[in-house]
Amino acid sequence: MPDTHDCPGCAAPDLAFAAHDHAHCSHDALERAEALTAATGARLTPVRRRALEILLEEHKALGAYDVLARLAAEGFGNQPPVAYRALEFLVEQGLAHRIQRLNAFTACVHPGEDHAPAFLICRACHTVAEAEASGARQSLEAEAARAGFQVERTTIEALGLCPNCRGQA
Amino acid sequence: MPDTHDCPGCAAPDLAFAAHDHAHCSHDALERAEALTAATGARLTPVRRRALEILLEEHKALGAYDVLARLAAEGFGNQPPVAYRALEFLVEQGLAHRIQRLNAFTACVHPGEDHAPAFLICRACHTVAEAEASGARQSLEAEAARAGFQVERTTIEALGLCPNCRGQA
DNA sequence: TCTTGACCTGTTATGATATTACATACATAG
DNA sequence: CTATGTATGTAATATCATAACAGGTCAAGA
Ligand SMILES: [Zn+2]
Ligand SMILES: [Zn+2]
Ligand SMILES: [Zn+2]
Ligand SMILES: [Zn+2]
Repeated sequence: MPDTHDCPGCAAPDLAFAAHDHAHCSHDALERAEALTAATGARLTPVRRRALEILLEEHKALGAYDVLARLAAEGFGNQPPVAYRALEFLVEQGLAHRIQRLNAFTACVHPGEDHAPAFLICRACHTVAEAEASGARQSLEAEAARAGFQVERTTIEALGLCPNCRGQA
Repeated sequence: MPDTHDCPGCAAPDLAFAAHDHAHCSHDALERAEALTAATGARLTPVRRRALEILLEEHKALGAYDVLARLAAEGFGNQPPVAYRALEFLVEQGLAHRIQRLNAFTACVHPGEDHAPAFLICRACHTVAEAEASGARQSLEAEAARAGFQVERTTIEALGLCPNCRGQA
């Protein structure tokens, strides 16, 4: 691993909406994915790796069938399970997230960091930013606890306008 | 409106998981729905009203096709748009909510109260409770604001075990 | 070496969720 | 009563997701 990961591009918060070196951003995420899977013994096979690369191309969410079309065009299988299985693997490994509101998937920008993600979805440019939801998650858990409810998984998403698209309205 | 709405059954928080007079609970919600729609001029037609009654039967989320089957059995149309349109109306009027995680709909238990709902979804008994999400929502908006993102709609849902089902595990 | 078993990939088929487009009915304002 | 907007009904289609099974790869263990 040549990159010791101490570069300015990675430090910026809320990367997705800000101008940033996305080539670095995505390359870095891929490298971390390789390191992580190597460490846990999970197998980042060619389809899975390629699916992740596709998700990493942009800070958007892609539907399973979008990913499938891309994979099929590159010689992988062209039936839905091919995409769903690769995406399921990525989600399980914490390398991608499912965006419930869009029935779609987006690459994780903090792989391996054990974070509570919230997603900010721009309804104009469809950019999806991964924000920190630990505060919201704590509030939600506190409220759930009052009802005796034990939280296992949370979905925290916001739909609205990103800073770039706000300016144009 | 005979009911002046000052009864113990309604005051309890987190109704869905607690034992409560659900006949009252649902009857009350329906009455409020009528008052609200009358006040705004929205038309709570027979299909729409019936769809709401169906959602109110239990504190669960029903898929559009479940609602459709019920409606069709009672003489309403049996094509998907019949259900989707009625549900869309209810959601627009704040009489029902969509549960993104389940691709399903649940009746609002606080119609007309302008609240920020979070949903607690039991993975065992499939009960869906509507909790207060104002804290979580504020955290989320604060985080979004740091990124310059303007929140318009939020999805805040938790999947886990309700107090009743926890006891049995 | 051969076999076994775990896992991955691929395919067919089907199921589940949701929308578009168009036709008909029905209210109410003019 | 007639025009207009709104609501309902239907057919057709689009989109999202899974079940079930077949074949391939690879490494552990007989
Ligand atoms: Zn980037
Ligand atoms: Zn935008
Ligand atoms: Zn109730
Ligand atoms: Zn339960």
